[in-house]
Amino acid sequence: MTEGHIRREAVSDQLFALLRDRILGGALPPGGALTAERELAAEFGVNRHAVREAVKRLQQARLVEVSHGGRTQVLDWRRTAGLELAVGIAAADSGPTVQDIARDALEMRACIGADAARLCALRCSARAAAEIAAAVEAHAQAGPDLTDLDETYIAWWRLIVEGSGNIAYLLAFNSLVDGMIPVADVPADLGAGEILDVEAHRRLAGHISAREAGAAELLARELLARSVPAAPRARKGARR
Amino acid sequence: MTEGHIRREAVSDQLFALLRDRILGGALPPGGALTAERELAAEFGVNRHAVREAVKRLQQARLVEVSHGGRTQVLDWRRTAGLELAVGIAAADSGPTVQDIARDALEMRACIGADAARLCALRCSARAAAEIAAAVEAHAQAGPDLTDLDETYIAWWRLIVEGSGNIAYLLAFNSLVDGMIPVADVPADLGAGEILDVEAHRRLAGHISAREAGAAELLARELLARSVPAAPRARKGARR
DNA sequence: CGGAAAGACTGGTCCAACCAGTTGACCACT
DNA sequence: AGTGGTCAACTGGTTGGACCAGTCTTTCCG
Repeated sequence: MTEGHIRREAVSDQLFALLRDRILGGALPPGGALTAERELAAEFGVNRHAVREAVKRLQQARLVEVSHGGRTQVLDWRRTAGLELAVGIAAADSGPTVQDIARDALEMRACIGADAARLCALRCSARAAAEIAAAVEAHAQAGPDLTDLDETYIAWWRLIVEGSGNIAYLLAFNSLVDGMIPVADVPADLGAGEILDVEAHRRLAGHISAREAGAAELLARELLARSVPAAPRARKGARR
Repeated sequence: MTEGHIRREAVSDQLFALLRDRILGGALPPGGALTAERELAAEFGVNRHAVREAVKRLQQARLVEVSHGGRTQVLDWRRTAGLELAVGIAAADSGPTVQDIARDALEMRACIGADAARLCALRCSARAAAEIAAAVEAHAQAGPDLTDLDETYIAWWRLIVEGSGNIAYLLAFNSLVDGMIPVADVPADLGAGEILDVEAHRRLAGHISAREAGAAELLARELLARSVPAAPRARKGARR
């Protein structure tokens, strides 16, 4: 019973992850050609249809460019890949580390969150402001379990981002949340300095209700910046 | 010759776009079940593999959740979809308009761009700073063609975002660039107020070279804010 | 030497079948 | 009536092979 796996991952999903990591890790250099579908199918002993599904997903992630009749070309992910690939980059064994990506994500979170709080104070409805204030109390009464705390905290921020009325912020928020959650120990990292400061959350909700956009932005920025590590970054590979 | 289309879009791509728009447009409500693959294949007169490729992409975009044996469930894109879907949301006939999305994207661009300029001044190498300064001149000498101007301008900003050392910013930048370019008339919208102000670009490059992070951030924010429309937003559907 | 034709690739689509999970109805037993 | 198990009818997952539709390379003829 050394390997009694219950979880079964689809063949095309495994293949997608494998090829994605090869591209992000640099094993498949940009500008080069991806192995032909029939050849990949033979190499991994799977059907060509599974290969096609994986390649189609690579195409959607803008990691490759396929052309009917021609060869499938590997793109430079630094120029084409979208925000949703952050997790994959950390998984690849070359380039930035998980800590690097987590730090970058926290920086982006602070930047977007502060502006979202500002816009929320400017544009959200009175009902939305009341919901935000109520969510602070719900968060304050969340159980001692870190997972619960994390969940209520994310739900609270989601209300603010939704209240900002900016769909780009909302989508980026989604990308950050379910891109980082599985990677970093978010509750532990954020910890007491940010998540447990209920009083600051109350003040932020108050600024939003009072339409004090400037104050909301400053407080949000300060609150979110608490968790951004200030240490200088050390790259693994120092590529480029 | 009423419909002499030359463009041939792959069946799975058409199907993906169609289903995506149905979900984003609300025709397929969240929580409901997506039509079974075999049924979709029969309905559209295509092979089931084409349907599968489309559904697989919907899954990757976090618009649906598929489960082996069970039904494929439609998710709430407001809670799960990532930044790369902004273009699709604008394409859907319900909800936000293209102008709404463009405004949101410009707001996000200003937010990210300002912080990227700040971080670039703090962290980029001397060589990168020199490249940025050189790129300003390349942009200044770009042809009268708006497309060229746009291209050099984007290339210049890409250098700054890369110089910030924040991969999340870089990926978000990618998403914004090739998500908005095909939708909005970016060169026309940005216009003289921002793109043609070479002197401001020179000053920003100077701040970065001089490591004046605060000044770089302020100038970048002001520069990028010029193109953000200030008009209040009017929603089409006023959903929620 | 130039260019057109032929062949060998490439990805795109289809058909038909079967494997592998989930669901729910049905029936025997308690 | 309630409980439990069985089974048939779904669902998605995978396979094989065939063919269409483009691209690229080679070859051969003018």
